[in-house]
Amino acid sequence: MRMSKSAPAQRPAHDHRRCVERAVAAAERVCTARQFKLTPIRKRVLEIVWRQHEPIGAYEILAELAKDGGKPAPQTVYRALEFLQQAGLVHRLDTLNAFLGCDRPEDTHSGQFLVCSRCRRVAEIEDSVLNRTLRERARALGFRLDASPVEIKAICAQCAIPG
Amino acid sequence: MRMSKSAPAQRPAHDHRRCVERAVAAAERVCTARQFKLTPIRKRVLEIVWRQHEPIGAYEILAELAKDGGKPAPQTVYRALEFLQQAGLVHRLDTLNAFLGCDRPEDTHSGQFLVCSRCRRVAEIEDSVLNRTLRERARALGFRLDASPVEIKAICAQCAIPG
DNA sequence: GCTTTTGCGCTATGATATAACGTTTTAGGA
DNA sequence: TCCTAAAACGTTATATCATAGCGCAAAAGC
Repeated sequence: MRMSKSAPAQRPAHDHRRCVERAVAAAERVCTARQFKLTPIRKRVLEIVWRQHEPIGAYEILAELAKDGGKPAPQTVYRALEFLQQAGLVHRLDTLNAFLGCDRPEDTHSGQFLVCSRCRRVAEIEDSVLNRTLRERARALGFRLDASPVEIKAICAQCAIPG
Repeated sequence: MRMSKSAPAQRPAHDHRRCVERAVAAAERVCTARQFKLTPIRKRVLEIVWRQHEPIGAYEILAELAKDGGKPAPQTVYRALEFLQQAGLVHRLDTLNAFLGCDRPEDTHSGQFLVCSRCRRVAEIEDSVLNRTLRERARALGFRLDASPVEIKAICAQCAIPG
């Protein structure tokens, strides 16, 4: 029986300065409106998440934070991430044990993400019908959806190419 | 800002001897048919997973295995689980870092599971339309679904009751 | 200004998962 | 049957991800 393992992803870096700016601005709006406190650390973590603009692990964030000079502990990152999640500013992807900035923090949507099992690439499905169907099916079983994204493991086009 | 934490689940134990028997029989059929080797350890792990008949963590399985007398290492469990997953006999739920026996190992379906964020209760959605929709949406973005279950975080009826 | 809550630094530890290597078992061909 | 290669497994060590618990400081509410 064949038991192949997956390979890690490697993609070219990319300057997401604009994304960071936009995300931080949105975060400030959201936090002001809802009286959440976007402290310097939280803002910094959000920036790091968006600068990456790909799923990023807590300890990667920690490493980035450390470059600022301090000696932050995991707690620092996890606390900031907990806040950001609850404020709807970042999503946690359980599949990858990683975090991703939320595009539209203003509306409480629960997106669907395709996650490549091989390279960890992520794509978001934007489909209101799918969303509604999920909500209805959940409802029929007595469940109420929350804002967590639905993760769908799949193989992406690049990885599907034999090799 | 309110930041509430989730509470663990607690449900009455339940004798799943029948489920175990059925699951093991199915596993033996599948493995015979596809020439997979259902070794004693693998079978034992499958039994433990089914005896629980709820998502069970790798280290819980390890503890159960240890009761048999040996001193198994995590590897033992993870290797067995890897086999069982690839054989389609158990699912891994990333949301819970836990494993669950697959009801219908004979057909390669990718089920959808509702997972309660509060109590970890799990319910399976059986919906071919949903399944097809997911597959199509994935396809449109160049992704091909694999056999991994889709996990949908939600709040179950019991946990939704205020209190 | 006092109290309560919230945020955060810090140390430690828990929980989950894998690497690496050697030995044993199994399957299948010479 | 014996040999060989692959697969399964034991064992030790370590990597990775996440939380507990405590004390201090800053901020919010009275």
